[in-house]
Amino acid sequence: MAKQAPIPTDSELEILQVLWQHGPSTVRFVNEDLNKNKEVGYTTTLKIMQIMLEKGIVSRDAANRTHIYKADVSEDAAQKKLLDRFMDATFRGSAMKLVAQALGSGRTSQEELEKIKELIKNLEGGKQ
Amino acid sequence: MAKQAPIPTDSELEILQVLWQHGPSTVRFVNEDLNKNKEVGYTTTLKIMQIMLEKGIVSRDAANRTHIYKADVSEDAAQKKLLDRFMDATFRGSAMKLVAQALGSGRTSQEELEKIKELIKNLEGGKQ
DNA sequence: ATTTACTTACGAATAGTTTCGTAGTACAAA
DNA sequence: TTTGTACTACGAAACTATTCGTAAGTAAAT
Repeated sequence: MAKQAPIPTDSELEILQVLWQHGPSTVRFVNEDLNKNKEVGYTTTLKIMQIMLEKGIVSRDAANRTHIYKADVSEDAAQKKLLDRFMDATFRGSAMKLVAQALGSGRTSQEELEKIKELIKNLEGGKQ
Repeated sequence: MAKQAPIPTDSELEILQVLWQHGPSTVRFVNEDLNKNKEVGYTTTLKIMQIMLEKGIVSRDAANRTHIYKADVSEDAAQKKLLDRFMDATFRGSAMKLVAQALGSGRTSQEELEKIKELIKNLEGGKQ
């Protein structure tokens, strides 16, 4: 049985976001995308992606000189893992409190609230 | 103007949870509470609480030999900060996606869903 | 008074993450 | 061919967080 991919660190998560958003990418591309937000050296990005490869978080196509990396964990699965850990550590496991804070910060639009209501309706439907 | 309390690390957050739940406490008490979940040495807990003191995350009453520590940041404020950072890093800032994952994990009870519906109703009321 | 237990303070070891410099190689341009 | 550019590999430094051992002081118990 294959070893379970570990939870990504902060830098690793930033890289995963790029791969999730844009699909399989070169180190160059990932690095340039990261640099839109903050300055990161090319070899820094490369190194972290190599570490992620060792950890089994990404895989790569090394057929050509310029390797193509892709995420080996799905966005949803990774987010769920991270969320569980975060919810336990920060909200002692209470989804209710977390949601309340998330919605209560005033940053949620009317439209988003509608979608969430829809979501709840579906959840309830599934249970009954 | 007083310097802003920094975001707590994981170990610091565990200690804050104890202080938030039980109010001002001794190192001994905090350490024993932590030990319900995992083994931590007494001086480890002490050290981290001393660091938190330096950082301004907690303050203490040192009138007696056994000091009493208390959280200097409110639970809500700290949770909000942590949540904002987490939401940005993990869900690219989308409250919607975060809430969907939180509710969709199947761990949310019918009762909690009701409370959340109530919460949304209040939010909508406030906006209109 | 001496011993025992408990407390704080603090230095240092350890471990993990992040960063980057340097070297070596491949490829393309001149 | 020579030069310049881009890429990978890798070691090591820098930083941060965590852990704990040890010393020193205080207070209570014998």
